[in-house]
Amino acid sequence: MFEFGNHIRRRREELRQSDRTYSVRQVAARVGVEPSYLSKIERGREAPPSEAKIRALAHELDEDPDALLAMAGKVAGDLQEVIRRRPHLMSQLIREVQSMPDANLRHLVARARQRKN
Amino acid sequence: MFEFGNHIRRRREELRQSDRTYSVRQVAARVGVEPSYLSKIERGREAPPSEAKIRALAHELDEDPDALLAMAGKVAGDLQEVIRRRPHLMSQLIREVQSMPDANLRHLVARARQRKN
DNA sequence: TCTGATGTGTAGTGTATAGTACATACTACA
DNA sequence: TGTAGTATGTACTATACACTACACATCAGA
Repeated sequence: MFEFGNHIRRRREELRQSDRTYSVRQVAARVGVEPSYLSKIERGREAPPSEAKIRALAHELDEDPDALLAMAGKVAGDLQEVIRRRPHLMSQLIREVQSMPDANLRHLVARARQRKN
Repeated sequence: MFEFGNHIRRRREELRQSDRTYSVRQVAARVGVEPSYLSKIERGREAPPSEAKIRALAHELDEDPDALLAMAGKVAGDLQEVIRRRPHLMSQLIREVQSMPDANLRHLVARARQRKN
């Protein structure tokens, strides 16, 4: 599962084509970690960082924080909080949609959004 | 946040009324931890145990594992897995239902169950 | 050519997590 | 009154998490 690091590295180098400031050192500085740490993460020699750093990385690389967190094997703290507030209902809902195809799930999200349910 | 320990203690002592085997020692043995550890947890001197032990405790005390995990500030691993598989859709869904009243949420769960969506 | 930026290696740190092991003190009851 | 069972206190431990600090080799550009 070094998916995370690989992805970060590819994305950073992609951005670097048009902007030289996307070096390990400078991205690390902007995200707030040591360059060697980011380097190790990108090469999978170190586990993904904390949620806060992953969010900073997502912002820096213009990526979806939730997707990045997922690659890191994590779930956003605010989502966990929503589940913990109503554990029974939320657990039911999540287990229920588990096997639902994307299209149907999208439909359900839309319905929830419209407060029709 | 010593909600968890308090709850466990009350529930255990409740069961103890009709069954003497619900002592700290014996429950700890059945759940697979040291009695002193369970004692500390119940009095909030120690943080809640791992998900596995919480599940064993839920089974032992005949309670909802998801509710107990929530009290412990945790979210079941299988639910996290569901979210990580489709981070974008699942995050949307969860944030969408966040402010939905229980009744509507129950309705949404029912709909999901019937695969009508 | 040399200088500044770059990536990476090695070592170490503080804190949290998830407990065990054993000693001690109380308490019910035979 | 002794003893079996019960709860709790104290001390430890091992592993993971989330990093920092700094040295070093390389490499591109002025």
